[in-house]
Amino acid sequence: MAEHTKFWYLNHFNLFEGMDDAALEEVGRLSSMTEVKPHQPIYFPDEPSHAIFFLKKGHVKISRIYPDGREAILEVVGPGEVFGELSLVEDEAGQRNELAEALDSALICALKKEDFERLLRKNPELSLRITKRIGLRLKRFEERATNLVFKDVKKRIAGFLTEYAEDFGKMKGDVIRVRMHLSHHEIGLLTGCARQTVTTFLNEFRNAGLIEFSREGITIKQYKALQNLAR
Amino acid sequence: MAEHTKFWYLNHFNLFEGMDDAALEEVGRLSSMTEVKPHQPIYFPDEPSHAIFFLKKGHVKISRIYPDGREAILEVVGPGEVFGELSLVEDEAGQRNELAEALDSALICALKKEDFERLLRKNPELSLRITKRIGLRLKRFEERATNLVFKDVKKRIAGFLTEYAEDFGKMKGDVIRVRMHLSHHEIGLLTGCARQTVTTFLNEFRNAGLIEFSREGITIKQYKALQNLAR
DNA sequence: GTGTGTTTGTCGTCCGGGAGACACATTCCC
DNA sequence: GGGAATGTGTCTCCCGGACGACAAACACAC
Repeated sequence: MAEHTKFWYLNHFNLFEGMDDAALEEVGRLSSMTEVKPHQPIYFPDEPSHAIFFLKKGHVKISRIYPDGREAILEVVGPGEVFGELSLVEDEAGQRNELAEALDSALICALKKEDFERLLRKNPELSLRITKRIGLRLKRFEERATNLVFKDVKKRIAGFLTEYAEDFGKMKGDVIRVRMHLSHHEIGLLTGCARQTVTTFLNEFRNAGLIEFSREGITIKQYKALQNLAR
Repeated sequence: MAEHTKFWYLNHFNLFEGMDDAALEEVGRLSSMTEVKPHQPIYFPDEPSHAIFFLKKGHVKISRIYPDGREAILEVVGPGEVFGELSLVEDEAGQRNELAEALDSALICALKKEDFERLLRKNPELSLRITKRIGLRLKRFEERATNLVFKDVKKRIAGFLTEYAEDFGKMKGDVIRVRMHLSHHEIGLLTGCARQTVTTFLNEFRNAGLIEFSREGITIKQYKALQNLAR
């Protein structure tokens, strides 16, 4: 929880805050803004990765495609967040092995890898921020991996709901409302279970009075209770 | 594979190479060297994290302990690698939620978080290197998480063997020999399966002529074949 | 040596949840 | 509008692998 708010904070914190005007102007000059429609891919798995992206508006899902065609969703990125930063790590002709795709209408801002890297070298503060961001991401994935080992599907789905609400939801009185950009099938790809299982547990939660949902979104009625189910 | 050699390279590459003498001397002055005996913990889950570590010699396992006492091993760190870098990410009184424990006799070098952070600010090149390192780690965990979803236990164990050999093994003629610091139980904690299952599959691989093993270590006789089993 | 704890090998049992099948609801698009 | 594609709800069947039990092998102490 404290974890989360920090994550949220860091991610919504403007990465470039406190940089001097000249540098900021440089960022503006070097980056390009693009509008992306729902379901439109931003980059493909086999594409050489030479840019990192800032998401101004909308939501983007990052996933991996397996040789046999199966897909696993790594994460859903929301407004204010950076993605594709791993291009920094790839070698020259580095292939991403990830797919990024807009979930709704998104506004993204791309910055060439070399330009960004140059910026980092000149600006230690920015560099440190990026490092912390990637570190936070790493922590999340360590968590993901251990959850897959320790928790059964019910706990994982409950956990997904609370996290998603925390990241993208809005408090409305004493409930949290979240627009849901993912189908049950996709929630399965994200939590590591079958589509039918997602449906079943969501209905179980609904019947227990914990949540309410339609195709548009989910309302979390008993956040605490759901959170407890997730451990 | 290309992935791995790069990882290996980056990790054995001296982090401080190319830094000027004054800075290097500072690192030497600020860091403290400690000898750690087998099974001795280096840090505990609830300990506030204010240092990062460089492993000069030996092997260290990093794991998470769950409230109910179960353990999941996140990774095994070998000589030349950095660990605990996530202390950079924690907030002031940040608790690690990880446990680090020496697997054999290890020599570690600790650097206070604040000192290291100061070093990073002064040294963009070092900063970039740390970022790449954490990024590489992140990639590994994305891989881990997706593997847990996609692959069955047999594939995961085969994958563990090839990775472990790649990281810590030595070529001896046409086979690879690795000292094994982990019991079957621990391999289970690392690959997300029960101890008995590890035993069973290791024996299956042995019977198939792919590997040979004793308590001391494992000999990979058919690396390629094992690698194929892992996909 | 002999006892004590730990690791390994091999059973048999049982269950979470994957996957197919199919009806129904919804949204998209001509 | 109507037809197609896509998403949801529910059952049933079945398998991978967890887990307990127990014996054998080994490690370490005294």
